[in-house]
Amino acid sequence: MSAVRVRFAPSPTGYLHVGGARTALFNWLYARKVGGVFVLRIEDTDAERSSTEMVDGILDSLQWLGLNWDEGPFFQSQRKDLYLTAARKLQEKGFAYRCYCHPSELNELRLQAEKSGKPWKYDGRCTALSPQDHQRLDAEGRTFAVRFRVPQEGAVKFQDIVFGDVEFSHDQIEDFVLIRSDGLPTFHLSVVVDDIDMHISHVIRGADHLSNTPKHILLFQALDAPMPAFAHVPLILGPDRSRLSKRHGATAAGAYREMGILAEAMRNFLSLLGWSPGDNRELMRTPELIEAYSLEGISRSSAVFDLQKLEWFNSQYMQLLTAEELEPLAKEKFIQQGCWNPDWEGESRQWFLKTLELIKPRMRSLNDLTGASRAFFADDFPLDMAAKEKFWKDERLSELLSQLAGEIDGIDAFDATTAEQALRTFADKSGVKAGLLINAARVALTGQAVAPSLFAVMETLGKAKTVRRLQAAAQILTAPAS
RNA sequence: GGCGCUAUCGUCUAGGGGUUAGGACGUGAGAUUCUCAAUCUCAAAACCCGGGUUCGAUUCCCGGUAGCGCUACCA
Repeated sequence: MSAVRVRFAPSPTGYLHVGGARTALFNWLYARKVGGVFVLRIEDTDAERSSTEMVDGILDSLQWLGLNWDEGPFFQSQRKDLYLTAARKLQEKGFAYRCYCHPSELNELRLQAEKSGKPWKYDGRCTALSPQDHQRLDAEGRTFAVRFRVPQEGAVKFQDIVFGDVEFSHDQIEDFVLIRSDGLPTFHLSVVVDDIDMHISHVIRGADHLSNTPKHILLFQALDAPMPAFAHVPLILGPDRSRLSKRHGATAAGAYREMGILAEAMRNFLSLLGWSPGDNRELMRTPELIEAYSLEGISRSSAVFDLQKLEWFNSQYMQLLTAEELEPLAKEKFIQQGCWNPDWEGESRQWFLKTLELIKPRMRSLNDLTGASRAFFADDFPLDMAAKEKFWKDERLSELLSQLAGEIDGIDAFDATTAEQALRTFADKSGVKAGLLINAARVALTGQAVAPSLFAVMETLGKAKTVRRLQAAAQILTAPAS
């Protein structure tokens, strides 16, 4: 049995951020690589800012990304007793003490210190309070927080799997709060208690927690628990190298789903943000990613989120997936856009799959289905102005397209081959280049300048639609410019 | 301010005491012709600065600078 147990522990104070998604992915990849267990834990100890809607959103995004968890989700809000018990134990053993200072007065002190440029740290003024003092203050109705007693001398040293040897002097760490005066545990206590309780072997989390790690280590020691290994993952930045935020664009993992990004492309792209297999491989499908994954390959410097590269990965995956693999994703997208036709999974399924196959090479995202490729699935498709400008310039086109429609209509065994024959023969007869007709017809049939081979388009659309759209285009061209 | 971490093409990165410093995205040019946002080819593009160590640093050490993180009774 493998002893590796990792966890992803988001706090439901917002949607799943791409940084969080990447952290979840790294945990998941590692668990899958070594046959470990991936635990999901919701850190909702901040009751004020947490909500069940956010929990649902996070779970949904995780599921979309395919990052299935083996245990959980566990909710810290339901495990309060565990933390309280630990805090009591810590106090009994002298590792923690009651602090009756009021947050606002402490805040005042801190502000003052900041103003005078002095470093601020809680001075441990309540350390020396006796049980008698406690009784007296309790009688006065004062509330207290529980603080951890950080040793005066020495330092915390640990070895981070990605950052190597790290050392923090004790005097840099203040006596941090374990239990707030409202009786609720803080993040520091609950993470450590849970990581112990859930037998977490590797803590893989964002590098923003590197500076918190010494506090956690102190707690592990005080609680007499085995120490997990730590691997801190560098942060993801926006294009201006500041922490990725809304002003850089979409930060919610779910937003990429909306954009038509495939989950597997997202996984591949995210995996390479702060990790490398050590060779030149980049395009790696998920099984290969798992196979190649290692904590040692994580880099130490933060990475800029590059949307263009994500889009490139996505276009690659669009090609990699078969029409059958695409089918359910396409259905979801069509339904979402309100233009799903149930026939496509019934009598027209073969046509649907074939058409998917046809348009796939030019698709960069699932959204192209209802965007650039809309004309394949609906009759109300927009006419791209640039396409019109480019290929509908020739004055003869109105007449030519109308005649071409007639030629096409006259074909008995209509398919790509016979359509091509008809068009080329007609071009010769009319003394125009086939390209002129082909390009103009493409715009007529799809509304786009870019589309698959015209004759394949004709075949997929069928004779009737082809003729109808050719005639409609001729009409538009005849009508005075509007 | 204090503490910590980081620093290779615009971006993601490989590499490492002696290399033409490799790959990918993006960019530019060409090929292809039935369009290209497909495909192929080619090109431009990087070791933050200053000291040391060394025969030799981009690589090791120190300092600087910059960026980021932490510095809460947020997580």
